[in-house]
Amino acid sequence: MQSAPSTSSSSQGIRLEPFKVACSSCNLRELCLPVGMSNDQLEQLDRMVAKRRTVGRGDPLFRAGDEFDSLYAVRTGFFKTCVSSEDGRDQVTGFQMAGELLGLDGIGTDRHTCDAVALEDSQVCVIPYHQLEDLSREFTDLQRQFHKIMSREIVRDHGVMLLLGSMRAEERLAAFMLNLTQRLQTRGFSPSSLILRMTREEIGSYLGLKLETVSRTFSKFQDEGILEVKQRQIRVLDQSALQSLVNGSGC
Amino acid sequence: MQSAPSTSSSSQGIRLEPFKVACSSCNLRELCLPVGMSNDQLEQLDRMVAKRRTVGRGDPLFRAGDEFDSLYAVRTGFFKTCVSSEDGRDQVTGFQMAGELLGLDGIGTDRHTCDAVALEDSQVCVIPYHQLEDLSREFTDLQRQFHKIMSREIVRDHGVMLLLGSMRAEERLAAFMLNLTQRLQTRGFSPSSLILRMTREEIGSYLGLKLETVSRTFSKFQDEGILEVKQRQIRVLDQSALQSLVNGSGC
DNA sequence: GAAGGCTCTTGACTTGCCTCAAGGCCGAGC
DNA sequence: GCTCGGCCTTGAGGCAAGTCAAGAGCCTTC
Repeated sequence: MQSAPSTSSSSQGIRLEPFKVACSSCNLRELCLPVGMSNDQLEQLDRMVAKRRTVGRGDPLFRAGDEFDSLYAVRTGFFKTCVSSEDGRDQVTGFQMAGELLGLDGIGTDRHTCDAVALEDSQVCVIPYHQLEDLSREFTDLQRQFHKIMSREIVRDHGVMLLLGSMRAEERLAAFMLNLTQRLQTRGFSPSSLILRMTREEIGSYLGLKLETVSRTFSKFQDEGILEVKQRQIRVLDQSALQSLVNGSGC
Repeated sequence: MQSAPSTSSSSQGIRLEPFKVACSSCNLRELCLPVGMSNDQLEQLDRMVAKRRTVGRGDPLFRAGDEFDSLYAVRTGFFKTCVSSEDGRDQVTGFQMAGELLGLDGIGTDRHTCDAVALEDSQVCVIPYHQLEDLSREFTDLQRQFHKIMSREIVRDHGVMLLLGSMRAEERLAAFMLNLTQRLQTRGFSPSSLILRMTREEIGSYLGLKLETVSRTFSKFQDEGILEVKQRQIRVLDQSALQSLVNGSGC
């Protein structure tokens, strides 16, 4: 439980610094919870999302079994979520970047059911869940946006099931890389050059593969001129080849 | 689009027949959306959930791409949901039985993203989504229950990812059978004797296996005295063996 | 700047599941 | 009652990915 970082400006109306922490002036507001909200709704949201939390690389934001009382919106940094079975097997269920919500798993049982771990030094906005409930009874737009976010998470999970249930290793990794670059592009980064924040093992866990298979597949893509791979520094040379692998025309 | 079945009693207050369709007198209300709601809240819910729809075996309740405007609660029968990729691969993402909700995938984009198909003649309650939004702004309990249902769907999906990403065929089928029997037991059926509503191929799609592997694994469980398998008629002889397979102590 | 520890790569071998194929079971329809 | 078609079972052989192992790259830290 770290305290709010020094960059936290007042969330109660002062609007002077170049990068505010208030939702109303956050550069992620078109990706995050405030999508489609009016100015006075944003003010209310600002009051609710008053706390920030920094999480160091490798540290958990929350763990399975922890009591649930807040959702978290990633402001900066990068997270993974993973579930584990009783016997210690575990599975990365997602990677979250700026503007994405963490903690939805906790609503159902009032306890978190997965771990969320920072893969680099990160900062999140704390969204007290009961206040979100209250506010979304007042504001239709907030309610609607929140429901959309949950629904999209379900749809995303279905996509991962399709990947895990029916794709071969190359197709899985291609789909993964495309998804990553698309999300980075949405956030204003280059779609063709990126640095992986996760290990081969974490990618493998997410994709249902062993780390050696991930590594070999990266090497294969490099040999074929689809990617340039230098450890975690990746350059996408042939996006359409990735796309056609995912679409199955790769065989 | 079938019309409401003849069993549909008035949902506006008449309470005479042995099995009402109103939420307030539905025998599924402890499993379904109305969990934890008071009597006057139930009355409002009854007004909202005024329509039923019957879906014949093999027929779709909705298809990917269809416009989304309602959720559906399974009253009787059994459904599967499946997603498909552009190239025609498809993946069963779930099997739904009485009291479970269908259509949550559509909220995010106002279109359904998966197919829902009845595996036997079935009946669903139609829940107009905009009315549900309206009502859940009025009633905290409804709002909370709805959010819990969505969250649990996310958690369930994570469990399936764990299964698909890290379990072997036997473990997958064991987990599937345990899940099925537990849900049937919750609904008052025997946990040790059941009839499968889906083909081996559908089970395989859900579990990321080919139908032959599902069949072989059923046969193996039968040889080992864990199950008795006669086509779709299954008897669970050794539940704890299934449990220990899932927990990994099977090796 | 050397040591140590992750992380990643690559090779050789193994294996669990897939593929292909043949045949049996069972309900529907004539 | 027989035939047909969908579903299920079983066997044989192949292959994609896993396992095991060795070593290289890179970062941290003292």
